[in-house]
Amino acid sequence: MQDWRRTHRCGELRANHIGTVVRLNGWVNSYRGYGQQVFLDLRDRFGITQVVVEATKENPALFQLADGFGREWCLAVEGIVRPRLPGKENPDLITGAIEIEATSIQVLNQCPTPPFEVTEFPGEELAGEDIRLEKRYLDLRRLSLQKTLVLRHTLNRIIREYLSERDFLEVETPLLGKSTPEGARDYLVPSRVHPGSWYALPQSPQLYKQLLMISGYDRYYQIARCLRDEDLRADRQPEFTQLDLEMSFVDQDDVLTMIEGLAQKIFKVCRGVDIALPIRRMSYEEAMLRYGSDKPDTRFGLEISDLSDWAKGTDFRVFKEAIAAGSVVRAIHIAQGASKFSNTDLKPGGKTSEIAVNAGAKGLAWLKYEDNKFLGGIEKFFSADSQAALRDQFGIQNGDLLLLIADKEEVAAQVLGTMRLHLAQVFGLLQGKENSFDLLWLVDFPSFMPDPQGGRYVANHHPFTAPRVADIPLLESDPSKVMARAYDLVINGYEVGGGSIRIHDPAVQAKVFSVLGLTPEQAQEKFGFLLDALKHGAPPHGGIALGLDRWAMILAGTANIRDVIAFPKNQRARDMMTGAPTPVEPKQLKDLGL
RNA sequence: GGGGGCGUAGCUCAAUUGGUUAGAGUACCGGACUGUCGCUCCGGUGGUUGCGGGUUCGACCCCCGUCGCCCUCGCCA
Repeated sequence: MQDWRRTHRCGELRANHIGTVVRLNGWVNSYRGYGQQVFLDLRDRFGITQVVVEATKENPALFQLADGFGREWCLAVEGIVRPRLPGKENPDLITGAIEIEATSIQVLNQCPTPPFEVTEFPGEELAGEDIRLEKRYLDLRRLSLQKTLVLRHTLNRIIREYLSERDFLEVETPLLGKSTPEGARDYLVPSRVHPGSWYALPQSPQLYKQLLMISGYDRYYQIARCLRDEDLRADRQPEFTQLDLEMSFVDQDDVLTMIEGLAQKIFKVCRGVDIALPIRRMSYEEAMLRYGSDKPDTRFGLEISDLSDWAKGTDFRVFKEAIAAGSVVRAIHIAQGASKFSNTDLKPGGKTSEIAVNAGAKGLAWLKYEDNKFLGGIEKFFSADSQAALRDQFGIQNGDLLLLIADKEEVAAQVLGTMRLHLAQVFGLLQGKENSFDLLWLVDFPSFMPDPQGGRYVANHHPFTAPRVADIPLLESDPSKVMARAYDLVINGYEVGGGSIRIHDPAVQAKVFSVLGLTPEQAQEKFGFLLDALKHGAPPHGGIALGLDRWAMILAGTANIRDVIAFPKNQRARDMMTGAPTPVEPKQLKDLGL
């Protein structure tokens, strides 16, 4: 073969190419040796084409060569396109009408037997993730991973198109920045030029985009890598990608509307799904009450109800004392759920009870309703009237189950939120919902939460989030009542975006820092450049960041973030392929003064 | 750091709950086959049961330790 370079791609040839001499480059997807004849499926990113090598007297070497091929060898094949024998066409291949009668083959590279199969078959278990991450270059040859990378490309393309059409500017911001100890743990980079000093890799471009607004760039966006040195989860990597955007002279609705249009386009193009606009909005308070979560999965019911008023009037001491101490009693009603849980499961130490306890509950109370009466041990504390009231409130039928929690409001909400997700799994409520997407804006967040570490308050979103204008006086009198102009986007129980209108008044910013327990000196030291910039004619502005990895997960239908990242880290933040992080040469450390 | 699950052939999994030679499918190797397309058929190689220790007449199985992977709580303004 004079020139091994391809004339066509492996997904390209059709019946109208019959008779043409072509060259294909690709990998051996499968190999079927057959006596005097070999069938090869040659694969590239664009498709698969069948190659036939026949033993002939004129060219015995070619057949001998092909006889030794293995899977995943990289080949250049020259040959003539010919029709398949009548009735032997393969409708599963886009090139299935034809095949290549090989006249010459060059081995571009051999491949040892792969440690796992690159070809996927329906219903077949994938190899373990360890080995696939270690040989990620082979794993990425799999069709489903190819598809998710293409999906991410499409996602990025839609975003750039949509935002460019609306006068957004894509601006890059530094990776080497200033450490700000609030928020997540920073990844630090030592400075060689300034021994003892460190850059921090960005947790997000938050401050830079605000500065860009102050500079007058009005609409900004960036598909930005963000880094946080925190423990990993199925939907969390130490480095991840955000669509970061910011707009000037806008209020909350302007940002939400802009993102709604983008979300609609993304779902249409990536999934062919029409999202109805506007996206539903729910207050943080309502989400915590009804779903026990700030990222509720609203694709199924099992909503939480507050029974505090009812519990107050019962003779059950556990409930009465809880209410008297300012706690709440809340419950989930599970229609026809009684038979699914044995009393042993529900009793202290039982499987279901333990889930509640692990989520923070002191204990799980429960009531089954069978043979027209409540059972469960605690029913004896409830009068006939109380029982009737309970029955009426939920419309309880025989076979139903109630799970009740008495605890501080936050604990009760969180425990029942966890139970709710557990119940959804037990009852398979999400089966068949793979193609349903529930989008939800969470709004009306409190600006501050009490600091569990004993300080005064911590910011719910971040310290630059603007309070509701009417609440500004409360910054001094009662910060816990201040509501933020912040919003989160939730899809199917995943937090996929969050943002806020920012503070553009340096006086308000100073007050917020004060609520957070920062002295003016500390605020000046950490964020002096921002406070200073705010004084220089800062426009009202706000924005949002979308977690694109999670968007890709939802669009790809996977629960594993590693499935949508080309080269992900494992749960201990190690790159299984390169081995990073690794020790470095002493000289490197010496140069850095370490 | 805490809780849970897992670790057996290259890969996916079994092994009658402590019983004698650790099996199957697949992959791989050899052989047969000119229309296959997850080819088929015949034969074969392949195991420190993650690692170390202990209990026992006997350990893949039980105990202790350790390593690794996954899920999760804490953490993620």
